[in-house]
Amino acid sequence: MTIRLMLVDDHEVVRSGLRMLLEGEPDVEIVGEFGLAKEALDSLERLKPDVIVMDIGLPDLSGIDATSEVKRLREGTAVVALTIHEDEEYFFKMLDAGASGYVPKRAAPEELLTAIRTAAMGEVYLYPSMAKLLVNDYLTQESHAEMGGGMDGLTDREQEVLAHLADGATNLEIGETLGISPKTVARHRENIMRKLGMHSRTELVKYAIRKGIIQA
Amino acid sequence: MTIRLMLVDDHEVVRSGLRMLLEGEPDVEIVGEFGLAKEALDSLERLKPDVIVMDIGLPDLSGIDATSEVKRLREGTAVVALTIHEDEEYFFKMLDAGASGYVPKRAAPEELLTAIRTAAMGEVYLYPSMAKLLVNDYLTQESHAEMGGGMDGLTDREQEVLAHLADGATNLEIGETLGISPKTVARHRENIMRKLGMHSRTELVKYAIRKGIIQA
DNA sequence: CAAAAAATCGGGTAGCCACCGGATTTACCT
DNA sequence: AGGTAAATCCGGTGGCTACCCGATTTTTTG
Repeated sequence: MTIRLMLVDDHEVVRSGLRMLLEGEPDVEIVGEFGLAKEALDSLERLKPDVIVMDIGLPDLSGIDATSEVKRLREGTAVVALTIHEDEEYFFKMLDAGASGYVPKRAAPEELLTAIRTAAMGEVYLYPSMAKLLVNDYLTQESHAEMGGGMDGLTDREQEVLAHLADGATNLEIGETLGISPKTVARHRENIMRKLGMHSRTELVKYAIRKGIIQA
Repeated sequence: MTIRLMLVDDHEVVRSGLRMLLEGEPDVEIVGEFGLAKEALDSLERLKPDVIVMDIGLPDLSGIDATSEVKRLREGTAVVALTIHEDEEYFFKMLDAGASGYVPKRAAPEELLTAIRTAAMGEVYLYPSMAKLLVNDYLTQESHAEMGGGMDGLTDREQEVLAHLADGATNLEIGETLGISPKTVARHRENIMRKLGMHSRTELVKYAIRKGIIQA
């Protein structure tokens, strides 16, 4: 199965370079080339690309916004960012937009090929310097840190109640969801608070987030 | 500059395979091979490796704990995980331990070489399926989402009230702290909730955490 | 099996919350 | 000077919270 590829970059030089690079590959077929994001988006349905190599600095629409649009219009289409930018900001924004790969233009041509093939398989290719940024972000985030384990003796039911509680539900709503009386929910909450030494919903929310029970 | 490499894997077959693979590379020098984590750790100071290729399933100490030890003893030493495990758990634990690379044993030999060279440069190499896990984690985390700047039009005073509010203080307590009437605090809270489209303290707490106003 | 823990339900109370109304002072911008 | 926005204060209401008491049934555990 050949990979249907679309190129989006406003520099003719870059596009022709990519064409040269990719034409020798039997598993890659270039189905379209565009210098403007809008033209590319308009041709999405017609060309049905598997992978799009996307520049970030485009004249009409940023590659970031264009990527968001691509993922909205054709979720299955993978986007690989090919750009001169190597700073956190653009990288994370492209990830948020849904990119499956991020390759600086200074990278070796083979890296881009790898990224394209990886993206086509539904995986993610990150250039090492970018991978480092993401790992650093992960480590500073550390909401993972030693969570899970000690739940300070909360029972299964209490944890369940706590999750809804911290999510913002009232006793009544939780009771309806779990099929129990709101009075029982209140009872569980009292036990939870006593066990954890807390005295308000606010504290419970923060506890639940720390423990990874709910997401902020 | 050649890369000083240490191999830690309890399978002799794996080690000899790696030796064969790496001996042809002029920029890589194998300075030590070990089947036990403790032996490797004991030789750290003596061999001063730049990069360690580390298995996870070791007889004496897990590769995860061993990696933590390596980073504690010689921070500059990069660790590349080479393992059969491709599940989230081990991957994230290795990242937490300080690994600079993660390569499944099923990967092509060149991938390991790339990972070693990448790690030696202080960057991070992640195998595509692993990169995907990390990106997914990043996206579900999304505490990054447009935070910082836009406070959705909250005034200084409102942000101040919000901070105490989300910290668990009652209207009365906040009023005393700020030297204003509890009724005024309630008023500010109402305005905050209206502006943010929220309806409970619980939601405010989560908002405040997302925005970095308070710490979970 | 018996004891302990968990899960369930109920009643009651004081106080706070969420939301409504209106109002004043200050400050800033045009 | 006039308007707009922020910050302050006040009164009231219904609902929910946080905490107290006690009780039954089911499950777990020794």
